[in-house]
Amino acid sequence: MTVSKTAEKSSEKPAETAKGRKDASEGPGEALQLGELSEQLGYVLKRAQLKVFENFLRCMASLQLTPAQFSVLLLVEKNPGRNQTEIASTLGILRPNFVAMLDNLESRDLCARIRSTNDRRSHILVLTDKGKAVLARAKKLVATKHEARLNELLGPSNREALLGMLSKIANEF
Amino acid sequence: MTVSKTAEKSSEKPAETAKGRKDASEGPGEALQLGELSEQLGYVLKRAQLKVFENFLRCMASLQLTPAQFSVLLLVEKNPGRNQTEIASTLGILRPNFVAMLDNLESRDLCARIRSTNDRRSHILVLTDKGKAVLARAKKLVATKHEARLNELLGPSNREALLGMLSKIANEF
DNA sequence: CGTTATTTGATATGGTCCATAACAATTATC
DNA sequence: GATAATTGTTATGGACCATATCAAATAACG
Repeated sequence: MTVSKTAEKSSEKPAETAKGRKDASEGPGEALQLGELSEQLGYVLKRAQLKVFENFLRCMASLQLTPAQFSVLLLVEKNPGRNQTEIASTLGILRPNFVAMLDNLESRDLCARIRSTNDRRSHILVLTDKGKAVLARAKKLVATKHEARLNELLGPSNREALLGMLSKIANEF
Repeated sequence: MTVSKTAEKSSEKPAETAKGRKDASEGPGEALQLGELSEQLGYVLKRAQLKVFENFLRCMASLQLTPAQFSVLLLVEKNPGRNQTEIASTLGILRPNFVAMLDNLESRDLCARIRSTNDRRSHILVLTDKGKAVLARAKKLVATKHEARLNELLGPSNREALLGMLSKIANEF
């Protein structure tokens, strides 16, 4: 084909069943047809993920915690005494990229690196008292504002089903 | 608290119910407890999305199409005669970032920009013959390798339920 | 008509996230 | 004790995302 470089006065094809889409009568712009896109798992998944993260950030605005930072605090709380490599790798964060992240959390006095006496190469990660307090407040915000929103949108049983399917995909795809 | 800057010979706390996790007997490293993380919507959603994209790229390796590029081709095919702004915005892509993307697709002769005669500012987007052919092959690959994987993992009815819930989240969260 | 405002594609630029290579200090291996 | 491996770190580059700005074209409006 190679397509002629100039359109012939608007009519590549009368557009399916006519209606004269883009000639004279232009309403509010006319929404595009998503078509098969709305059935693509990756597409819908990505859009949902963006919306969820966006909502998460709004809920956490007062605490200034990103999803990634929240996950670090949760994991450190649940697994005290672990070093950077262990925490980072289970979160899928590469060690080099984890450094700046910890610098941030540590500068805000939310967690601390402690040089291990077993292996003086590694830094053991611990939540500070402030970190524990902030995490506790974060959990409440997430529960009451964020996850609650999901419940009222899908219902508890659907919510559970969704989480289950996503976990399955995350682990077995 | 402010945490003493050196750990006292490995024992921030005996770790829940003992078992002497990190002292002497170290097996394969001992997996960390995800805890509440595995119930966090955002966390599971993000991980699932990464896995799905990763799988998509593998399936499309022969055609060298990313999820974003595939979505552009799909949308242009379904909505011929639209300009860059329209295609980009419905995909959530900002106009400046869409330029390089189109440069790429156009350089590979998959789509073409046609200066509109109605409005000589805008470029109308069209798939080339090669673009249509590649998209057709891409659709088959996605259907047989990618989405099929999802079906055998969840079953058709669960797949439909998942897509529905994700769409709801993407649109109403 | 002409002047101003808006739109479209494009460039430049900066930020964030992700990935790789390399390094010093420390520990493990042999 | 010499060599290899590990830990945290730095440097760096790529991919993606966001904003400001621009020239060309069009729209709006006096």
